[in-house]
Amino acid sequence: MPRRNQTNEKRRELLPIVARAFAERGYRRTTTAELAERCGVQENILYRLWPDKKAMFIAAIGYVYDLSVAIWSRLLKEEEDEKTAAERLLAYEAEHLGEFGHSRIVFAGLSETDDPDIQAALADMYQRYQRFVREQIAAHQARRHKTTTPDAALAAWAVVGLGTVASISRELGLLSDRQRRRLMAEIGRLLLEGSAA
Amino acid sequence: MPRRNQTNEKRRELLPIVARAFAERGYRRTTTAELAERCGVQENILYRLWPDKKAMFIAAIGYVYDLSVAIWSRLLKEEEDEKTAAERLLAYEAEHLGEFGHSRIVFAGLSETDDPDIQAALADMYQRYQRFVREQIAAHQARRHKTTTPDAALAAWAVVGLGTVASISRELGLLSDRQRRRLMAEIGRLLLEGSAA
DNA sequence: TTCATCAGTAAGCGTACGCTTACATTATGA
DNA sequence: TCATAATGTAAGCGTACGCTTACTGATGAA
Repeated sequence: MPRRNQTNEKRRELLPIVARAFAERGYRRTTTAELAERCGVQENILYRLWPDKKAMFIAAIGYVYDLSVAIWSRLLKEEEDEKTAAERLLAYEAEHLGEFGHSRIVFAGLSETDDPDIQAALADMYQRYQRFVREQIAAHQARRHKTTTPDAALAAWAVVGLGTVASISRELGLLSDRQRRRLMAEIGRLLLEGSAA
Repeated sequence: MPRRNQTNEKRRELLPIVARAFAERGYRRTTTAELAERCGVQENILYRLWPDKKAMFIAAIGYVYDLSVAIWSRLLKEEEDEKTAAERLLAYEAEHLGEFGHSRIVFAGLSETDDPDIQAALADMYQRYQRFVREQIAAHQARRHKTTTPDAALAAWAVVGLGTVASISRELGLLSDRQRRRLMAEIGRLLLEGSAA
């Protein structure tokens, strides 16, 4: 009998490397040759793990989402009574925003949205992302029960937008780290509470 | 003597077509052959107008910015005493957001930010964009002089982020037109006023 | 040991792309 | 008119890319 199939293990091993390559160079400029070289394998090995380059990219989208959720979930488990989960999330993102290159992969994908598979993968990611944020905001508002807070769903989209513009500003060097943190903190608070600081 | 040089006129004539192509297909996937075909000329004619494909793209970035500013400026000149300029701007964007594909060009560019020329062009565009919005917000706040409004510079970045996420949601079909308008209206108001509706 | 299957290497195929070259035609001011 | 530079057409050059093929060596249950 033959040896046992290790395709899944290999996929898990190489996916972070693949994702980082796409994050650094975008979708089109990342060549399959470069992916193979970074992974330390020949190209056809990648093609045994995924049917084509597009599938590698879609897998990378899933990976960065899973990575974010894993980090956030760990963060939310650390009980801290002073701050709500939403506040801790915002504070964390203000500090570590875009550390992996999450948004670079998203931007790369957003240039390929006429491909239905890529569009679907991105849409799915955004839905989950927003839902996660919305739940934290709703929980925060319930705990603080202010009189007039923004609709949690809308506020969640706005927080996603806030993170996006913060990523862009980091990418383009538009704001200093300090200003970016202030942006996340003050506007984040406004979106959570429904009133300025 | 030779005929007179019409390079500038030709550039102005073709630039909207070039920009639309980049908006629809992204930077990498737009081939110079396709650009030429859409423009109804041969490729080398484009290369007489711009040194290379990258220059065509950077020109397209400038074009979509100029176009937005032209539209907004016209909008702001129409005097309307009920609403401030900032409110009209938000209302307009809620309705016509991304009509030309402004954000698609930006996303395409954001996948190419390791090229210093493209990065500089995008950074310049964002700076001007944010400054424009900030001025409108500051004017709005001065007119309404509420007690606690968000810092205009931060609010302007947040509005940029709000527009970005609204564009993304439109691109990916995440929100209905109605929901998207509500997002722009309610969160926009929150960012301007510093308090929920 | 056998042998079917998996893992890895090396090379290359077909195509598409950015950009250039070579050349013909046209318009214009001296 | 006519020299001259602008404008237009057609073809192709070199390279890079996505993906495949052909092959060799390793693995491990029967």
